[in-house]
Amino acid sequence: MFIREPDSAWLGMLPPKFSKHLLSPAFFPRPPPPNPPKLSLLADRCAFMKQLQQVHAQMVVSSRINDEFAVSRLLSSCSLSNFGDLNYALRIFSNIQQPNSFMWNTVIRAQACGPNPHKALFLYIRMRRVGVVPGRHTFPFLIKACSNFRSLQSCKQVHTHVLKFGLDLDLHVANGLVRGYSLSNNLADARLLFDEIPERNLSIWTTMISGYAQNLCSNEALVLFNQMTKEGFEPNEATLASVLSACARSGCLETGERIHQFMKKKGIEVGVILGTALVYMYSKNGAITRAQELFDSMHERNIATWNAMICGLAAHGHAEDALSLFQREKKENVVPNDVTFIGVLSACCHAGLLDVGRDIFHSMRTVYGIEPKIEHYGCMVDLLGRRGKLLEAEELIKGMPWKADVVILGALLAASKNNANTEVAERLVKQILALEPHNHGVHVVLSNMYAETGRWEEVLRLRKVMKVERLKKEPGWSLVDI
DNA sequence: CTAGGGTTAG
Repeated sequence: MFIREPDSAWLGMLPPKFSKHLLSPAFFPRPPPPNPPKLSLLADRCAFMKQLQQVHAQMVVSSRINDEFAVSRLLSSCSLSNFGDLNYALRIFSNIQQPNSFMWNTVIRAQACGPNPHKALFLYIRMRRVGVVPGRHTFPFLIKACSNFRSLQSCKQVHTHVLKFGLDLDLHVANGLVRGYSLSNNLADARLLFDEIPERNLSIWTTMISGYAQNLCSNEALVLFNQMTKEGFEPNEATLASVLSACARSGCLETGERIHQFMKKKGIEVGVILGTALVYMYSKNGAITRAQELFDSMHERNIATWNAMICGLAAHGHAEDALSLFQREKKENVVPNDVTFIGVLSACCHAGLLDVGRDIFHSMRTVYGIEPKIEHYGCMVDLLGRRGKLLEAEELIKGMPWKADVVILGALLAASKNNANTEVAERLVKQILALEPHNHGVHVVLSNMYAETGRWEEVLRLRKVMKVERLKKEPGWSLVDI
């Protein structure tokens, strides 16, 4: 029988390590059988939970379930892949006699990114009870868990453990801590930590910059970005997205444009996230045409992209455009979220579109199943107040599921001043003073309203109240002074 | 065999 020599085309189809053997005469007559896939690596190749369950079953049958490596792979596939099942992974985990630190880290990571991040902390406590020592792969996820439920206290507690195990200079751990502190509204501590890191990398710079940007400290974000480039770091996509957001909110169109140029020069691809950041930056800065062009040229858009465009249009008084974009969004089957409605309602507010706004506000709950937040109520109160519907606005506030805050009451107070309605204003002032007894501003507003209608005796009464309030703040005040 | 940073309101 004639056996054809392997030609280059045939060799090219095989992995390189086989081609070497095939050329040697000992292997020549028969190509080697393909390696049977290793059970332990099979878990990585699964694309469905069902397949993972089969692998699990095979492992039980062949008693590979005692193989630490194989179980680790199975565990991490079950808990971390996007088709995975956290509860299944936790069941596997609870059946492992003595999980090693890798396994603990894996389930902690899965819980931290899941719907109940606080459970990651419970896992950590159990891990410590059985005496497993946490490592530099444990803390980043533990801190992520804390920042996912915005708990400053647990951040601090985990921080003490980081110090105890001497991991505070590990860059991943330090990065996590900076992020954790800035997400739990503690920028000062985040910055303190950031400054103490002797050798910072790009990720840590980015974390700190985005911390400022997300907490609406745009100027600090831009200052830090300048400092970063001075120290010779080149920004990547994550950095640029945060910086663009800071440019958008602080009105730095020039810096934003420079960054756009930089992206073009470096050939950085404008994906959804950077595209959205750019649309927001241009639209917030009034360059509506450029924003619109960019928006239309994007290949992929998500809800944030639509929101950025709608809110930008609304902020610049293009109410009709914002509303028609909202209609287009519906036609393209993009599901709006709570931010979308803030944009749409504020557009109605700017244009004074009372009926449209009312309809949209009611449709939030009835059509989209989105429970209005206090910000949405705020838009509606603004809109009603602007059109002189003070009593309806008052009713709306009374019907809120939460107690009214000073912001929303203040907005209606301003509206009642514009409508010269002292009756409503008096009621509102009473409510605001119940919340903030030392709020002088409302006395001033009310007294000005009385003055406009010539009710001088009321003005004098309020001035007396204000004087008492002022004196109360001084040490050793007495009624004799009045 | 594991890890970090990103977009939308105010």
